[in-house]
Amino acid sequence: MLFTGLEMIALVDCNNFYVSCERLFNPRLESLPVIVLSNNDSCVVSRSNEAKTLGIPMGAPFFSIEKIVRSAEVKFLSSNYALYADISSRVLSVLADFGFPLEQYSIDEAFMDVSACPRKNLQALSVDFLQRIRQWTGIPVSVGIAESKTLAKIAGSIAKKKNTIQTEVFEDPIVLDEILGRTPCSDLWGVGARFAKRLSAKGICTALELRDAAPSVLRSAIGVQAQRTAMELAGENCMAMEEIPPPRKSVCVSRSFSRPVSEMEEIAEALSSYSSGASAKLRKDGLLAAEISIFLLERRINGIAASRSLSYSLPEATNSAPLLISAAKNLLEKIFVPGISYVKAGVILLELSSAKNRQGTLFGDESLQKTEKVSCIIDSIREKYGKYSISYASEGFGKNWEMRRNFRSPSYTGDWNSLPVCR
DNA sequence: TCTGGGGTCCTAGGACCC
DNA sequence: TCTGGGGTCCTAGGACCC
Repeated sequence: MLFTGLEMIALVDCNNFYVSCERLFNPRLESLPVIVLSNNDSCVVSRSNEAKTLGIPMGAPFFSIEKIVRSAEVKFLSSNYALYADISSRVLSVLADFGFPLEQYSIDEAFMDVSACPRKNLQALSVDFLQRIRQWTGIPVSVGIAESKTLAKIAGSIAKKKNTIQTEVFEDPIVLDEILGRTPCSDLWGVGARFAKRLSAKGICTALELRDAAPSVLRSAIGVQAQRTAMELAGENCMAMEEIPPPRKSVCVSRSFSRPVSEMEEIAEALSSYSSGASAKLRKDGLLAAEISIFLLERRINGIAASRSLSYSLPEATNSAPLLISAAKNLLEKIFVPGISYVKAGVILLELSSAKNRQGTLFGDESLQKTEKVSCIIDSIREKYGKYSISYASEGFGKNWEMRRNFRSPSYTGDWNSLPVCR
């Protein structure tokens, strides 16, 4: 057997990604406290370092930090996902150029298998990643390199705290033990608040204690996930690189309303709009759905939000917008209760299969294929003339339930009309 | 008063079968 | 009235991620 040596995994993580994207096209935001808000301008989803220093927590509802925002003149923006997705793909293509097996993990993070790089060159490689991305895209990143994804995540978070070049390569086992000894379990990738609590009940508080705990105890007391994390901490890679993303199993489009909604007609408009959007995702990925599910979320009472949902198995798998819209509306009529205020609704498409090898039914419906074609034509009109150039009537016209995005920056790179202008 | 959106995986328990 | 053991599949809910 050929001995290939230990694997080495790099994590490249964009710093304060959404804020960094905004700063690319609005340099006046540089060195100011800046935050980006989630949909409906509700929660903080990205913070500049200056905003972090002010003590603005990740995920904080906007109203809870309004005082700080006002007194420190924090700049706030609605999220502009079209822009972030575009910048993300640029960062990814720079990384792909390096030629290592690459897995995009999220919009702002990627793993790379850098085992092929000689150990002594890893430090220089990590600096190359960082500098080339900065130079070619303008986005600041931090880089962590270690023997597993979980360790690379820790290395990345250490890199991020550095003032100079933000890279960290785990090489020396003694140093690593020391680092794991001061890393609380709750900081680990894959360990949330609940698991951390259960671990601490077993006397396991640090990453070092988790790594050295008995596997059988971990498995029975917490679960397979904890055991896997412990192995990863020991340098054993048990989370395979996924260069080709596995086929998705569901498609979901859901939104909170700008205000509580209690009229069925308005919810029907929203669900039509979400169904249309979800079906467009299917077509983009060449998929069909055989099941549709809708859900409605009621307003919170004493912190608890009741929800109702219903699903329906379609007679034939499809990505036809009109058909999915009418299915969603039928479901709505069955679960809608008058007199209740709803704050959010959503459509989930399930039982997905490839459109290429579709399974026809004995009495296949020709009109189904026709409406699928119409949907494709509408996609291309939207592609050419913009997202709002054409809609289904059932989506409504006023759309005054639609979420707030009052502070959104222009699309910049996604639309010819909003390209920045030089003067 | 006001708390995002889109995913995946794991587990326990119930239904069902022979 | 007495009522096994072992297996699969499905589903809902929980937990996690960014």
